[in-house]
Amino acid sequence: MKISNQKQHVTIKQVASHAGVSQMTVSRVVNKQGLVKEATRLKVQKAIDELNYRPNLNARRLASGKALYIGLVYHNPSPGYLTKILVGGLSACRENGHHLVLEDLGQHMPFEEPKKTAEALARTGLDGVIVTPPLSDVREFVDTLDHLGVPVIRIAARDIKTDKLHVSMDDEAAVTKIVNHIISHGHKDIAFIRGPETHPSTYHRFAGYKGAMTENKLDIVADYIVDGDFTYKSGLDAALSLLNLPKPPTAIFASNDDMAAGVVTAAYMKGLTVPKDLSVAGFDDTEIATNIWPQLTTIRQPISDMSARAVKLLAAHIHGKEDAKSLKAILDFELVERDSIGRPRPV
Amino acid sequence: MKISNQKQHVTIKQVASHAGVSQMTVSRVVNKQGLVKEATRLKVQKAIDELNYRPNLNARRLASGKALYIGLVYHNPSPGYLTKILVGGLSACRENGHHLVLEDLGQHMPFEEPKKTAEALARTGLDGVIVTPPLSDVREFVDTLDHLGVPVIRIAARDIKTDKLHVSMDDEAAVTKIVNHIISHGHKDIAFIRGPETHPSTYHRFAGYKGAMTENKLDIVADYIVDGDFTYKSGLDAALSLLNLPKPPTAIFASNDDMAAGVVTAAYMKGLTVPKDLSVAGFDDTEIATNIWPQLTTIRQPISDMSARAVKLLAAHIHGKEDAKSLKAILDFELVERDSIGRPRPV
DNA sequence: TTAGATTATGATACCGCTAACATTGTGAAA
DNA sequence: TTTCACAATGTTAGCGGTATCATAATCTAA
Repeated sequence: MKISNQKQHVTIKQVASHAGVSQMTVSRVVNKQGLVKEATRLKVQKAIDELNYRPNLNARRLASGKALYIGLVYHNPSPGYLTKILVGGLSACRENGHHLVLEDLGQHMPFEEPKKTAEALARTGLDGVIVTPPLSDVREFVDTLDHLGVPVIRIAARDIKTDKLHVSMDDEAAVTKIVNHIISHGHKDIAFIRGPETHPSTYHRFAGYKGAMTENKLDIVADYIVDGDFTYKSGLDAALSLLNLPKPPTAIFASNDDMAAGVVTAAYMKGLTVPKDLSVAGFDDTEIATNIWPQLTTIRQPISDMSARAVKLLAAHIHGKEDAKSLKAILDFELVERDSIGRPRPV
Repeated sequence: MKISNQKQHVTIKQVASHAGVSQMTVSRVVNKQGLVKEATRLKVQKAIDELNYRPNLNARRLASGKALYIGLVYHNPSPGYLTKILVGGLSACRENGHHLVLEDLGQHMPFEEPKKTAEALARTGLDGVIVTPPLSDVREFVDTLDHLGVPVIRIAARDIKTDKLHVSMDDEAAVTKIVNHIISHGHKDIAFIRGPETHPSTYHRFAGYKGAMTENKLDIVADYIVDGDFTYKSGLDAALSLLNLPKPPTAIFASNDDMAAGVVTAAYMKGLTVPKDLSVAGFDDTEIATNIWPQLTTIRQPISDMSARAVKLLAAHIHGKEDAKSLKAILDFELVERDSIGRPRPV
């Protein structure tokens, strides 16, 4: 019952002697560098498996001198979003031996004092910084970091300067897809609840809605476009105003799941059933999408993948390996069909 | 604009020569080991400040041989909870040079095959494991890990074996406090929505409720105790059944915030206003507590602190420094007063 | 004073791994 | 065959710290 692994269980040296090769050969196998004959590779792999060897990341990074301290900057994210960002960023960091340093700017005022905030951040001596929305579109914040020589990668920003590192998803295409999905159920009167002005995605998502409507030759009714701010409450209020219209919509797309959840509650309040009397769609596939009833049809963003990719891109850039093509990554989304969309009531 | 810090900015060696002492002396100063004359300490500190030296954690941990791989095991946590766990655990790991390895058991069946799951986990060769609820009360899972010689620390488990590592909060006292708070507003008919049977906290929270009621000489009405499963939907359903009672309660305490949010929606559906017609209280202070309207009065759990403490305790234990007294940590909670509790309507 | 204990500092050997270069093996062309 | 280019493997020297023990400085008590 005593703990034996004070030091590392198994080192590369043991694997090497077990397999009858040198440390370097083992290292090559572990790092998949090629340049190893298949036969020896198998022999080494066998030794690795038998001894249950796992490389010591500290040693690895110390030796290769590539251990990075990567800051992850966020500001009032929804917890579901942050969790996914963390999970992805963390695993990429672990894999590559970097350290993720969380920088919660919730207390600061990045919107009001972007420059000051950025300077304070730069002073912490991070090797690079990942900026999540909505900060990714606070221009002065990002630019200041840049001028101070801090490598920056942004996630899901709106204005994509092509010469800057960036990871995103095609919000516009995603919304087009889900609105088309709604239309395919026979809806024509489809309302749209926007996100907050400050948020980078708001613009793209709205464009996606307009695109789908136009494509299907449906009118874009001004009354059907209302503002929200990504909170449950704003979704509830927006939906209430929509449902009180002389001719209320038969389907409502909300720019995120929290607001969509508010829409569902508003429907209840008006005595309507979802999806029989009203169809609802959200965006993000956060936890609330499956926690409410009915479960929301929504768009799943590859959030974990985004942050993982951000770590890798940033690291590659810092180490000077950037290819022109890898400056930007655009990842795939997924339409998740659940129970909040049905056919409209026949009139 | 070129990145210069390919390698470490400043090393201990540079600080040493800058201060005119040996590396070891610098190391001692950095690690606050005492055994350094005040004069030299100041001299070294000055050099450290001037050069803006920050020790390289990889090197430090490699040398001291204390880098731990700590698994964080979770199973379908709410994202708000997981985020907080991660933030706390991560910062403690960084501080101490450990690695946090996320182990999502959502895909496995820890409840049905606890032993198998534990064995698979043990095979990964982690140095220690932090087990979060509800896994922390899957006895066979934890015990198997233990028998396999994997150091384990549990968070918020129900059955606290005193000889095992553990971090928790006093759920019972917390619920007693918030129910007392409700009572202090003049309520007598207070309902309680339980959590799922499998969840460790369920038992303690219910005990807290009973305690507060008894203490204030209020009846515990069987009809006022209903089951939930921590989801929004279950809270909504539970509240509906409560509000349809011949004599509905004037206040409802839900064992977590998600269910409390469902209660609020149920109130809307019945045409009631919170907190004018119905008072509601939640538990956890997750994001949803502030995202709905009105914002929930709830209990804030020190979740981040718990996971940070878990990392430290576990590390100390693995390194064999456990004091009897530090086997267990019980952290403080906080009553967060917001807008969901008011005085009951005069009859 | 001075031996002996005690405190402060230094020298050195690693920690486990990889970079860089050296060496050996192998097959195709001469 | 022999030669040469290239593939496969090995050797060596650190990466930036800390542990350990040696040494130097200082203090205490006789």
